[in-house]
Amino acid sequence: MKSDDAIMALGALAQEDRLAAFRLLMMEGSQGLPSGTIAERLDIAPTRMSFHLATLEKAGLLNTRREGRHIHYFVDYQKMRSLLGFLIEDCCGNNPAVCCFPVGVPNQETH
Amino acid sequence: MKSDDAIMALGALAQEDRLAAFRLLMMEGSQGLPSGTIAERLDIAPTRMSFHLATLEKAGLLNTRREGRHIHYFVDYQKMRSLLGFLIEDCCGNNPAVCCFPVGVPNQETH
DNA sequence: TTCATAATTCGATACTACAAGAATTATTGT
DNA sequence: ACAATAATTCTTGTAGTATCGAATTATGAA
Repeated sequence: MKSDDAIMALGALAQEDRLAAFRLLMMEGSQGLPSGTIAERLDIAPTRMSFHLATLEKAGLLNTRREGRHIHYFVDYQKMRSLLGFLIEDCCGNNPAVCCFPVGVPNQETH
Repeated sequence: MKSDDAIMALGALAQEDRLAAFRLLMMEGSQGLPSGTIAERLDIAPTRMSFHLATLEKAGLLNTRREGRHIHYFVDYQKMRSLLGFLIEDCCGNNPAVCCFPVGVPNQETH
């Protein structure tokens, strides 16, 4: 993860509707949800939801998969791991006795 | 951590100079660094650095401690843990068999 | 008190992002 | 091909945020 990628991702998350949508998708796992369903659950206008999901996708945090007439949006967990890893990189000079993030980011195997 | 706090924190981090300053302070631990030193190391105008650090502080990510004529900025690690915890909350419906973030956030004891 | 250093605040200007609704594209079923 | 549904793109107006340099406040030392 480079600085520019992290800035894009953080900027994408720094908005009420997008943050809510992203957190919802985090809970849904790799199956994801279509734009319309997310808009309905969060009570956001469909046209706005499209825009916000596109922003998250351009930032690399989401991917899409078409299923029939629905487009499923789902979290790119690897990207998310990279982002968190970037933020806590070399935390406290890598001194495990002092640091609350000594491990990097967990569980590379599952996603 | 509430949504509004997370938005403030994410928005504060979504800027090149602020992200660089924050990552530098993450590495420094709880001693922190004064504004001038950070500005010098990152080659940022002092007036800009003040503005950016104030933004990070208002977002709750940094705290300050005056030492003589220097003001040391240092990471609020508890806030940072809350932020990351908020982002990965209930990830994958808390199914550890599938999820890459099954643990929440590590090491509450150190900071 | 007076000077030098550290840091912040305050203009003005430019840029980027947001919101709302109308119009457009894409896919499925008849 | 035609209608219906899902989703995106476009347009316009508005609001927030970044930048730069100058001026201001606060601290420590002579």
